[in-house]
Amino acid sequence: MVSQVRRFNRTVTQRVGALDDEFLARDRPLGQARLLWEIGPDGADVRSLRARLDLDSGYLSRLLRALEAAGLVAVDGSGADGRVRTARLTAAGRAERAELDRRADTAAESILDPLSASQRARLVSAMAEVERLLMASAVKVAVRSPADPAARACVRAYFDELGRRFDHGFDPGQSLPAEDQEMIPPAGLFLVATLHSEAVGCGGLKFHGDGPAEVKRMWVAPAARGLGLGRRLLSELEAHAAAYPVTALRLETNGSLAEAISLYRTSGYREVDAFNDEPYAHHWFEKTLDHGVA
Amino acid sequence: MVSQVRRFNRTVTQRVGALDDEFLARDRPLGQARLLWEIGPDGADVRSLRARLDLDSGYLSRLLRALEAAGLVAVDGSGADGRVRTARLTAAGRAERAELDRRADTAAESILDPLSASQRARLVSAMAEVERLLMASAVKVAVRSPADPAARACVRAYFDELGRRFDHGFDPGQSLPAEDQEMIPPAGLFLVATLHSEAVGCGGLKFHGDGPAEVKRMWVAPAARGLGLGRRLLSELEAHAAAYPVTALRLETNGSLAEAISLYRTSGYREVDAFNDEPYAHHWFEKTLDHGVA
DNA sequence: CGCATTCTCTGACTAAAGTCAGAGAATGGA
DNA sequence: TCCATTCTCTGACTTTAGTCAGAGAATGCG
Repeated sequence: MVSQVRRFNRTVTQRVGALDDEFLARDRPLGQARLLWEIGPDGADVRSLRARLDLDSGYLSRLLRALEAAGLVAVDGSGADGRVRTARLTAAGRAERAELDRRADTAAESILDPLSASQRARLVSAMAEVERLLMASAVKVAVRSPADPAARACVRAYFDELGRRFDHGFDPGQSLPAEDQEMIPPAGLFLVATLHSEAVGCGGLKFHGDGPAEVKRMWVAPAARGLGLGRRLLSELEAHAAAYPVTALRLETNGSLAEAISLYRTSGYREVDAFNDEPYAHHWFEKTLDHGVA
Repeated sequence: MVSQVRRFNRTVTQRVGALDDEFLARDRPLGQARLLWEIGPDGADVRSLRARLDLDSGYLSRLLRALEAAGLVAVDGSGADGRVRTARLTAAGRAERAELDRRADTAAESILDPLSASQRARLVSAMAEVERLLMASAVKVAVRSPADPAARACVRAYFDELGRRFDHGFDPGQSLPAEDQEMIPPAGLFLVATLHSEAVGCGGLKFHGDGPAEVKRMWVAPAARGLGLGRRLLSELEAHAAAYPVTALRLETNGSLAEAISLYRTSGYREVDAFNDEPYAHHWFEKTLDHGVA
């Protein structure tokens, strides 16, 4: 499998990467072209450009000066924060970017062009599959404090979604609580999944001595669904739990969360009688962990 | 479709390209690392390195000097041609290359690692599909003289293959001839397919006034089979024929060439009575061209 | 043999990419 | 209000990458 992946890497970076760069670079240095592209039609903060392109601040500043001198970009300090400056495309800059756009289209067409209709369809669908799975593989899962901004953002999004999906809304105050300190080791733990340093999912665990631990706050961002991330979070929670004297995991869920219920069933959880009085729950699940051999 | 391809290009060059370069570059410039890799365990002529990496001769020489200074490479002039020099890895160079190899493995593993077994299988198969189709799309087909070295190589390989596959061998002298001048415009034409400037297929056409033209020398290199290249060559021959006062294409083939026969049938050729006395032919096909609207 | 060509190399460049230190303005929290 | 921090910018570098011209040895062909 590794050798397959390596072959792919070689072939694709050669064919696609070279083509892409060649078309992106008109007569302008690649760095400038990339920046021009990244600024986009609505402009962008210098700060966010630096983060997105991962450039040295001095270098970025110089690239902006070059684009300014070419009359393609205007940088102004308008905004709430007086330190942050915003780069915007001028009319000439927009025209230039449109040209880059056309070139990227041409590059893509030059790949499709020699193929038959059925080959094109197969290529595009295989590309979509590769892209999705590469995205899935780029997701990082790490233990973080529930107080971490990314974790907070996840829980907030999770509650919002419950509010929209439950028949009569969702009020966190009515639900059984899971306090921060209950999901910080050794009392428990909290996992956050990120894609390009943006939070796209979470899941928590509350330990109860050597009794069953509770799975809480399992959530995956809509944009990241279909990547198997829910299953991955769940299995990483189980893997972490294995380091504790825990023999089983428990969780409860609402009847309107069909994907979640199906995830639990296919992950080895079996439905059990209610083990708590969570008012929003319709189903209770439990899975026995075996700490035995792999 | 174009936008799909562009998304793929972006995602893949980011994820794969960056990863690859980062791992390939240890502390050494990327150019040197690539060269070290390309020299390979058995050494390589400077001349072929220049062709493969498409480098300026001065630049390549300088890179070799740098690798020599680092004790990784030895360049010596041993060989039949006293002008050509050969670069070989020293023990240290081999060790360094092995390290690069390990790193490329690690890079590939880091892509597979976060995925489940079924996701990995899907990724690898989708990668193989993308790679194959990109290869198909990288094939260039062009009209060339039958006397062109690439064309000669194709015809030679074609005859060799017929010799191996026909029940009683193949002797070009016994077969109906197709002379060079018969496949040079306007008498006819000859197409050569190349992949990375290596010949991988061919096909010729002999015109007979406004009577049916003959398809000759249809061949695809074993390494390039399954890319739909035969069908592409055939349809490009038909497209070229459309510029001539030709109403039909004809061809004959041997019963042992099953793929070819199936290609002709599925490309709209129907079997007809023998229209010549080619001794090696078992089947004769004809397709009526319509010069009408697309 | 003579001569054009091929091959590799060095010297002398340029342009692009990227790094590092620090200055100056603005912000935010104690 | 003070002080650490953030953000952008300039100046002063280095390293890579790549180009171009031409020299010198070897080869191949007529």
